[in-house]
Amino acid sequence: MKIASWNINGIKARIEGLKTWLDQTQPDIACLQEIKSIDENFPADEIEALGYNVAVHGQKSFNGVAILSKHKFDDVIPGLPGDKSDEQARYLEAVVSTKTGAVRVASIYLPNGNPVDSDKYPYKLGWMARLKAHFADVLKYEESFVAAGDYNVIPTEGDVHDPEAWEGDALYRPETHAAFRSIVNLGLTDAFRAVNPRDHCYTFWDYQRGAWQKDNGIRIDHLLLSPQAADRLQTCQIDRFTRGWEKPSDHVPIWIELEV
DNA sequence: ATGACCTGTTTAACAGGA
Repeated sequence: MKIASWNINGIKARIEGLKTWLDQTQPDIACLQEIKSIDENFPADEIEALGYNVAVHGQKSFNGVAILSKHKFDDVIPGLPGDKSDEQARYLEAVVSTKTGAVRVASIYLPNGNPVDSDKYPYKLGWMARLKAHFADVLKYEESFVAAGDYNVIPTEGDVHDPEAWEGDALYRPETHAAFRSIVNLGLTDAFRAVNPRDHCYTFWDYQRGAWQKDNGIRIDHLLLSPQAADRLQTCQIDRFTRGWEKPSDHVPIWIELEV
């Protein structure tokens, strides 16, 4: 069972690339972030025509997440619990049933947090605390759970081309690292790290300053796995090739294969 | 040249991104 995550940076700008990628790589489930669209404008018909069920948690102009699944949804839960005043669409969870049981999947767009001296950084840390609390609840189900998305966290110095350039950035600050570690230390597995010890494998390259051409990237898109999902992990790979396409997203897909 | 961004929206400059 193939489960992917991709920050597409705008569904309207990326629909053709998304359809090409779905057709070529055939994920069973694809978690999308930054769709930048309200639910009504999401091109569900075009994606359903490729054999997917579509769940959307959108927002006008910014943020927005979606889950595409070849399996039908048993449950769809929009929004991260813990703060009813939070209107940013950054979390969508769904349960699908397969021959080997239920799989719970989350599509996550964790706040960027820059600039760190604004209210955006405390919002990021607060959001991470809510995410941790929710993961702790979900882990009690003891089911295969895949928390996939753009975490806006560079986990270690091996996940960035130029660590010094990121000192003090919201993606790389000690407080960010501590919050991310405490989430992983609930008992989750960073799928890419579990199967690939190599450093300098990236999922994002800035549009500016020739970052892609110089391989000046960062690894910020992650799939965190419950123990039950980690037991089934067979591979985790990054679809770098989409970054070289016409009109690319600045992120590329990352995906896992779970043993059926 | 040692470098040059992209997306969405109140369609013209901005806000937001990472």
